[in-house]
Amino acid sequence: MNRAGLFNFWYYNDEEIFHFSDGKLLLRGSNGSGKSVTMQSILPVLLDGKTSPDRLDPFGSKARKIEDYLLGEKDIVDRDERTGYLFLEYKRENTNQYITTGIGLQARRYKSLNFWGFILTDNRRIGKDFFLYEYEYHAGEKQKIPLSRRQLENRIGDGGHVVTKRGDYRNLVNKYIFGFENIEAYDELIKLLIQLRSPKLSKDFKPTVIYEILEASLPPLTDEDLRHLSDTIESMDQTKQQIEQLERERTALEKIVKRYDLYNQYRLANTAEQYLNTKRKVTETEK
DNA sequence: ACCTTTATTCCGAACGTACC
DNA sequence: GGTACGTTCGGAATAAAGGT
Repeated sequence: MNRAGLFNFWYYNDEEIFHFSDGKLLLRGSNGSGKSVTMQSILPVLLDGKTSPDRLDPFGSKARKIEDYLLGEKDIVDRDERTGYLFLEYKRENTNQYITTGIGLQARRYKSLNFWGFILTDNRRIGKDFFLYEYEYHAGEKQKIPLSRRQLENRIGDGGHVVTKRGDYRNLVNKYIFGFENIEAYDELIKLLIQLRSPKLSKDFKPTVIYEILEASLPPLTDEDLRHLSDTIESMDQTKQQIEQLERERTALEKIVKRYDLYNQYRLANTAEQYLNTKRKVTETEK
């Protein structure tokens, strides 16, 4: 995770972008300053698009619906319609590859919530070369108007996807970010994240239960993965056998070389002796 | 101006919770 | 552990709105 952002959501009336450092984000502030709300609006909502109240709140209460974060609390009527965006940008380590996933939400008072999810896959980045709003001049003032779903779709074009169903959004995130073979494994991961963030963790979960959750959240190995592994092991076996064979051949060759050296030395000495003898005979004959 | 998209409504399914 | 209940979600159908 590289950046997370909120636009026109809750108390964020403008674009607010949080930069992660090395995949980590530290939020610091006094009680009630909004650390939890900011966090719970990003995770796990942006992983699977589910916005039900018990998913938002780490304590599992159903006090606030996602609409309340857009429109304000029930008794405070300050607006009747609001469109907001949440997004999360991922960066591939040591590259300049970016993928952004996000959701748009339109809330209207006494009406149901409209949801759409999107993903940017063509390396465009929100706040740099992609924007979730357009400018409108209102009484001489420049105002940021959040894009409607249709407008967002047109701006994304071929550089990504826009979906209207939460399930489709979840599938997109899994496909482009996590890559679990089946969606059930991805669901397990999110379930794990939610259970691990529960403040009642130590009270409600025995270690054996934690073990089961962790085990269930692991993606099962595919035949493809296993084939790579067995191929590698097989070739390792083959290479080892080749090395042993080569070593046997080398000791054999060394033996031959040793004998051949001796033989060559003998031949050399012999030839040298013959040469000397012949030379001596030549000298004697000349005398 | 046309055609596509969006909004609305309804209903069944699924999920989570409370209670026994 | 089972049941009842309430809430939310998703799909279908249709009317209305909006973009090209």
